[in-house]
Amino acid sequence: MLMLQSPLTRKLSAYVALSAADLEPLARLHRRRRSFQPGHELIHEGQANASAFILSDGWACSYKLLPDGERQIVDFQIPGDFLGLRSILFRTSDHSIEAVTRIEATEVLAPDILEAFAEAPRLATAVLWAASRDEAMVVEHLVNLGRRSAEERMAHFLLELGARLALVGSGDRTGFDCPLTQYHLADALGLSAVHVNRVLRHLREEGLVTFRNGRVAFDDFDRLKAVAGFDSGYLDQDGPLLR
Amino acid sequence: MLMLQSPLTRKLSAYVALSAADLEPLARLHRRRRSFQPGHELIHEGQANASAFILSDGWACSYKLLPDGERQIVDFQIPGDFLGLRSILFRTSDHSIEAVTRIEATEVLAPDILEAFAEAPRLATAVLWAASRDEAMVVEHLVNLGRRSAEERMAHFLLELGARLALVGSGDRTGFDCPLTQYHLADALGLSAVHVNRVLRHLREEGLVTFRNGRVAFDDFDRLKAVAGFDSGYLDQDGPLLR
DNA sequence: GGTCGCGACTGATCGAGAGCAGTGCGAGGT
DNA sequence: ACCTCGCACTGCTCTCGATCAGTCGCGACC
Repeated sequence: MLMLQSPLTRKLSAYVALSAADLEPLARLHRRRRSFQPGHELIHEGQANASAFILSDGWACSYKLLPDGERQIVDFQIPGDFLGLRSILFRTSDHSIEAVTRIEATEVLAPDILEAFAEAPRLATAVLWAASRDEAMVVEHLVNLGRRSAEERMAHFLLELGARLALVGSGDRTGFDCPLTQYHLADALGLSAVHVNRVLRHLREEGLVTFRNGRVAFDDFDRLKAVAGFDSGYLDQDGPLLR
Repeated sequence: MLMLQSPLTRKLSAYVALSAADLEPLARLHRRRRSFQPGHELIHEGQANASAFILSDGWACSYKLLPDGERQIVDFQIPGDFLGLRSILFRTSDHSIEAVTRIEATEVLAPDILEAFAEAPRLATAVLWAASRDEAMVVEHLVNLGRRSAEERMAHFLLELGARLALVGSGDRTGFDCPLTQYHLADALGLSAVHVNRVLRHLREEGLVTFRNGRVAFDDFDRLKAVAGFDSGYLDQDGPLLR
């Protein structure tokens, strides 16, 4: 069965063993393939009954805006990720999601997802279990913002992004292709764009990592990990816990 | 049925309609009532197969430690909260949890929970759905750390805590009882204890909020909300989405 | 070919919050 | 009665990162 090979079902089966019957409602979902330009806002904060999307190509980011216009990027999404789950779980969305690059995604309507969840509770359990893993990443990000210096934050952030991309086969310990601007980094790391630039320069001069022309190159992976205090344990996994 | 009235089942039924059959495995869980002294570490980062706890009285906090010994508190737990879910979902815990006050909690063993989840997938769905709401709080906290000044952070944090406590009936717009030390606030807000003290003094002098003798008093609730840019929308709820 | 706009990059200055080094005070222990 | 320990609180200095005010290079568009 083809479905079993998709990145999404592989992700879902990581923690919860899913039978064909559990996956069947997923296959029957009304889906609509769509593509969006960079900067397009797929979901905005406060929106009611927003659709969700399964990202098949390109990068997106979820963020929140503050009254004064500043924004905090909470997370980036890469191919295989599920966008906007929380906006389905809670009638209105507590965050916005926008396309970073041009993206290809499959739109799934909120009522359809809820119906599938009602029909196959094990599927719902699997989706939410996977969401908990994303929460672990958000928690890491929070620690990053609360307790690390600008340089440690940057190092940690780039390593984590690299580790996530390595899981889906687009990155290794030499580096990865990265479409983000320095403004994206600033909004994610709670820094000014100016300071992001200086930090990147310093990391480059130290021979740790080079961010240039859409590519992050780990010049000294091990020393970078030491600077960042990086430990990727929570990205490990080894077979479903719920059978 | 008594179970239906407990804070936990009320929380679980907020988003997913649960039948007696869904709740039955919960009732059959092997439980053990325990109490712990302030400062006791219930779960530590990296621990494998940790138990979970349902907090019935007192406050706890979840946190992560950095190599240099600093810590970042991710979240506080109040009566009715579930402790250590992520340590059950992923064999090993990515965070520590310790008692802030003396606490009363019911211990639930990991295999028992997984068994209950396997028997009643709708129960699992409900638990994880509730966990997603906690994630929304973590995201708010992240925005707090990334983009707000020390004063805004403090104001926002105290208001949010107040709103959560008001939901369980122990707090209103005049304030709430709060067993935290200024060190707890510092570790939660990514500030030094020294600066927490100054910020609290300033907020008091401005007539906004007074933190003293285990009590947070909102002296000017509306102005405080304005300072904090506070909006508690994501704490709202109105009937299960999954029936 | 000019210009418009975005993103990378830089220098100078300023300020929020850290770090250090204390004091004061109340609760518990002996 | 004294000591200790934890927490609240304060003044001083210094640093990290923000803010301001730019330049430069490049691709898109007329």
